[in-house]
Amino acid sequence: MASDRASLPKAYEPSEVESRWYSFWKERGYFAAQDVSDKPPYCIVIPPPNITGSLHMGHAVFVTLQDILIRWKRMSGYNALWLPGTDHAGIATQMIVERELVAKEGLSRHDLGREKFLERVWAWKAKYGSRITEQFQVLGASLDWARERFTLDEGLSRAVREAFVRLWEEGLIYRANRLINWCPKDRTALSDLEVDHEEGAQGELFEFAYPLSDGSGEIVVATTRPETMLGDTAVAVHPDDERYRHLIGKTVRHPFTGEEIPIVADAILVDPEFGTGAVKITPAHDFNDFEVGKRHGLPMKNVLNPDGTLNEAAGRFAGMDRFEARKAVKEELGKLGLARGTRPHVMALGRCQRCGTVVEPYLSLQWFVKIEPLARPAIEAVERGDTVFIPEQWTNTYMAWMRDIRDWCISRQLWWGHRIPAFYCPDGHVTVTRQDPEACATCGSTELVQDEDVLDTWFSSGLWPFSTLGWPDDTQALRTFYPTTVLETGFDIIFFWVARMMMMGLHFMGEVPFRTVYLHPMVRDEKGEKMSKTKGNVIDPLEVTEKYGADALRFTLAAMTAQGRDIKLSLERVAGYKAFANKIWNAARFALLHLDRADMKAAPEPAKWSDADRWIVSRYHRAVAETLEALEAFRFNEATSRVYQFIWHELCDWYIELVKPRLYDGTEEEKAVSARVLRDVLDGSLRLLHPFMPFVTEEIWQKLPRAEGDPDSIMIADYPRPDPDLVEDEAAQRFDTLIAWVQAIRSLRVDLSIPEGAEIEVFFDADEETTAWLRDRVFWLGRLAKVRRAAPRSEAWPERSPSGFVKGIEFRIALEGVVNREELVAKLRKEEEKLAAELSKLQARLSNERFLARAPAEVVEKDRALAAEQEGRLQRIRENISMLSAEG
RNA sequence: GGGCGAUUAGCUCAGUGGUAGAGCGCCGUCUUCACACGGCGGGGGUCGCUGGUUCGAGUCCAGCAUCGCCCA
Repeated sequence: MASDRASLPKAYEPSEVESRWYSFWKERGYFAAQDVSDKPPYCIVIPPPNITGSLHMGHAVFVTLQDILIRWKRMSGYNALWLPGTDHAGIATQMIVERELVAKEGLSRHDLGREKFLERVWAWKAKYGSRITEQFQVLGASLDWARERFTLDEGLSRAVREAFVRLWEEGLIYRANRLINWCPKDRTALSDLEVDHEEGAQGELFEFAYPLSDGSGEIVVATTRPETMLGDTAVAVHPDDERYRHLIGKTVRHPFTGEEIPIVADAILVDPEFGTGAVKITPAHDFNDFEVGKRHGLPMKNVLNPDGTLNEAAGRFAGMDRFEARKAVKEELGKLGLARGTRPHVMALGRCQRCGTVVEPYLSLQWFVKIEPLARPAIEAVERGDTVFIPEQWTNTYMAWMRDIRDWCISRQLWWGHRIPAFYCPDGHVTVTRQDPEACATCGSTELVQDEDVLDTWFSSGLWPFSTLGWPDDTQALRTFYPTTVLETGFDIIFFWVARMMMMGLHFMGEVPFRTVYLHPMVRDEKGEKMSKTKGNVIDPLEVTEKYGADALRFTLAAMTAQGRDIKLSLERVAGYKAFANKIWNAARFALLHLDRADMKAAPEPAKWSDADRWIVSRYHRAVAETLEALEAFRFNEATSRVYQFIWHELCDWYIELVKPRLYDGTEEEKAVSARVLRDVLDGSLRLLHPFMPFVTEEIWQKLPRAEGDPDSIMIADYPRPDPDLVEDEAAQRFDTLIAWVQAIRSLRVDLSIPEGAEIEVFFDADEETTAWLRDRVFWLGRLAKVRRAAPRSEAWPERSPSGFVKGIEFRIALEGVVNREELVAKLRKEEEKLAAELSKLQARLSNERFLARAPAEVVEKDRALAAEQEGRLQRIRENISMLSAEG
């Protein structure tokens, strides 16, 4: 009822409204996609957040962008599936539960044992694992919750096992003793990607001498890790280095073990310019040295324990932590008179991505995926354009990495994760099967032990786009939604995740996992710095939501998502978009005062529309067309700015003012027609805005009079479609001229210091047709610019009043008020100067024969017309200046 | 060392070879009954630098400077 509508609160309160609608949508099943449908499929799988996570701005960005796409497509008639889920996050989760265990019960995971510990992790997951998905709901995420998956649930575990077994059977998974990155704190292997390289770390280069075994001298080497000399099995020099050539083939004596170590020549590793030109070789603890060791058949001497202490091979240093040992080795070498000094050295330091511990290259038996056969099809698919990256420059990043990819270490020495389905008999035979085997496949032994390790979390994430849809079963969901339509994620996980899904998807499904990869920018604080807890510059999305509303946060993030740049989030922007929500709220409040007059049974004939009605309908269709164009191209910032511009500056600033006279003073029929147009445009605006601001649009939409066949929620209503004929409507374009007149008159009024309320007379130097048209619209000019009389120059022409111009037509205002002539003259002089400069540029161009000859005719014509107009204006401005400067 | 990106108004940023734009902030003015989370009007830019291509360059090309990211 109208009285209810009229009593809407004056200011929009997001917190009160937003809490209501999510459950309304969810309970009514509006988020659900259909496995079988006549509608075309549209599918996005969510980048599964870690169960340990809580909502941060990075999540807020992807939730916002993906929800915009999904809501838009759902409203546009697609069978839109947005599939939710979470990731078990091996190391992160295990660390959290371990830490809690120590803090609360003083127990380590080893005290509990594997089985009991895993029970604790599952209990933790049950308690906290859904926190983040609940937080997504605050943002309005229209995820199909019935399909929610978890990387360690039964179905996905089966998918992981199937994938592992198949790759093993195809010879693409193997087990080998190799140097890998090892985190001594987490005591697990890491993939190359899980190591962060700290640039410019301050270290020191320590030099020491190896005495030659024959006592004929010494050779000095340099190292940043002196403790590794305990594992040295050679010294390398460059074969062409005159200083050392005579030593090649000789041996040095290890000062602590007494072992004889060869001096080898290696042109690949050794740079004679660096350090002393002689390099100690530790094949078991350095990636480069490992290669040297292979080239020269050197022994691999491991001197480390998994926890980073030195093992018995280190002799008297055994049991020391690696950093203690570093000091001790230096001291001992000093005592032996072999130390040759230290100097500062800047180096890159590898740190564990999870815990920040300095990683060690460590020789151990691990599982690997042979990656080249998987990478090749993934490269070719992108070359063919089966999958497209947006923004496209990420294609290069992807390609560069894929072409230089190395085998992937997939085993982790953790408990929380998918256990490697490999079983060993006492003879060391390996059996890899889909079901736990009864007996060894090689010797039939029944004494089988399963591999202790689990798989890299990213192994299961790599299967995500199809494992979540039911693979390895041939499900209807898989047939309908694979390949998925869009993958939307952050560029920081192109390698970790996107590349691996490409490889796994192509390998197991024979088809790319997604058609488009849209990579969003990183969110930073307003100074452009990365948000981090230690810096204390983190902006919590939930706090922002509470204060400004989820709609405002979403709109801000979308508006700042421009291609190729970071998002610098500023709360001022969020406040600005909260004001926008308030603006449309108040436009609706106004509309609802009148909408009970709208005839909802039949839409009025366009012939009955007023000029203003026609104008706003045209502008609306243009806004729809341009918003759609932006969305199609993933230009979220353009889409938001187009919607914002239409609603605020066209609908609110102009149309609502234009429609008031009719709604207040029109005939009954006029009221009915314009009320209906207002309703329809508001309804369309809300639908256009809905994917960006789901809550406020639903709240308002529910209060609008319904049209025939409207559904129960805006989120399942039809998305607006543009009508090209209305976009180019001629009558609407003429109305633009009226708006230009209003603006010009208002501006001149201010220049002339005419008091706000004073009514004025305006005279036009226009042809008859234009004059007649303007006279017919004196009503509008009166309403919007306080014009009492609009008349042609022939009736009156105020001689001592300056001119204004609209589309080359001059007009003057009869001067009544007090005018500050000096100010006006100064202003006019400035304008004269600007105009003269522009004109002379134009004239120079127009007198350039090459311009006339080579530029397109329409450009030349446009410039000519412009020059003519500017000449006229300039002349009049000059007249005005002299007139105002004259006595009088 | 290799690669990618950025440099446009006070701030944050759009900009698709043809007269430089937005939001915020700033200045002036107005509480008339949708909205002061507001209306109306306004000021503000040698588009990082130097060359080149072009009738025409913020836009394309080369070099330089500064900042950032990725890889080694």
